[in-house]
Amino acid sequence: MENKITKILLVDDHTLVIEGMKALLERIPDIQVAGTAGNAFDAIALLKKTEVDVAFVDINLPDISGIELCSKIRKEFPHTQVIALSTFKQRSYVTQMIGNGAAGYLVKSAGREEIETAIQSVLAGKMYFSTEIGNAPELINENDPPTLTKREKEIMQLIAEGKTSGEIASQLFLSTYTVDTHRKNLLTKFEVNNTALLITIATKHGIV
Amino acid sequence: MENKITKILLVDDHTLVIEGMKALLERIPDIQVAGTAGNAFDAIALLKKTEVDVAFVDINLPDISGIELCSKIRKEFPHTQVIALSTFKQRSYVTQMIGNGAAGYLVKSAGREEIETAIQSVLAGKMYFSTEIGNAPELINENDPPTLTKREKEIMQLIAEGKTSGEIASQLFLSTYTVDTHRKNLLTKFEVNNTALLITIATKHGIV
DNA sequence: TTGTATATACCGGGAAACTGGTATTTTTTA
DNA sequence: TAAAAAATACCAGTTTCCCGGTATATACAA
Repeated sequence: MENKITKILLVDDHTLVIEGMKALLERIPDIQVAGTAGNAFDAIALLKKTEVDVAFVDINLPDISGIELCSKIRKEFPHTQVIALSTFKQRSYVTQMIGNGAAGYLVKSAGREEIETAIQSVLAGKMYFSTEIGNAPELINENDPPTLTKREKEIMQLIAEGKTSGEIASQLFLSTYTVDTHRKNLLTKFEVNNTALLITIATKHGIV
Repeated sequence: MENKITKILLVDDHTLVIEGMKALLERIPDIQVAGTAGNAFDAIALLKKTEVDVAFVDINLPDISGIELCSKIRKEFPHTQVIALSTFKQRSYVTQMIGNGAAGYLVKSAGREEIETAIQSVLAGKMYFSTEIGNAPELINENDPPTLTKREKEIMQLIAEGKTSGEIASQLFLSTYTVDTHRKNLLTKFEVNNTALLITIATKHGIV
């Protein structure tokens, strides 16, 4: 194998995590942190300038979700492998990230050896996932989060903010009936029968 | 001032954060990481063995909360200064930590300079708090994530799973009235007026 | 251009949740 | 041990949500 230097991009809104990762990675030979970003927008900008081999992407980012960023990276910069970073151990996240082209998934409670193994794995074309995943008792359905329309996302957001159908209707200049229809469709799409579970699932998938 | 070495204890359940902090701190002169712990129990055990000058304590720990740990440390090891670590920027946390004897509060999005400043401040007998606190545009209410009782947590969990009051009552061998009372108290504690917002906040705080 | 998806709107009945009370027992803590 | 906190239970009135329908206009894609 060539002795090429592996370029890393770190995307996380917590500087501490960035700095920590950086300090850790710099100890590993043939690894270079090519850039860091605190949000998805900066990350994309950096990728346009620099060629990156592996991007560590936090799932919770301030602008768009890490899941969406992952999908964007895979489409626009297919050379770059993505490893998801998260504090959570939920399977649903993992499946979502795989669906969006991630090559690996690391929980933040992972040790340094794991990080090395992860990088080596994805560079070798293999997928890597934290061993810890799966032991956590998963409450909710393992299913794919359904694709929502613009309006549905909008209404979902307002429901999550505690607005009633009437309030949402006024805010969006709609009939309460229309809002209710959208709610009905949301419940159907998520295969649930009340708002509580709807929001639980939506938040776990980062929709709201 | 003497050239004494400052001994640090790191308490966080995320190994990544621990390793990161360690790597960062070791670059600073006269600083030594005397120990690390993934939970409050181990932290106390370590403190009994080693004398520690500054303890960085994550607010979210697996066994007891960092806030409680902080209070314990201040009582049992008054020499040790505590700096709270958190991902959240809520003021309520800060006030709680002060009330429990913390000398500083750092958000994890703090940079390395801030960490240095924080350590120097608390060693000099001053308090240090992240400047970022409070400015963050937080979507939903900035308020306290209230402390819940065992039963309340239990019921919150079941609500999040989409169970109705009646279903929860059967499952826990309670009267529906009782469950409704708990729901009422949950809504009051979180200062919201429907389940939707209740769950949004609870999930964002990792309660469910 | 002819479906398919999206967004809009309406109706009625029933279920669940929310509001504002009161009140007793048990457990925990000062 | 006395006071505070937590858990239990009840009631009635109101609002909101949920369910099963139907229906129309528009936009986008095969």
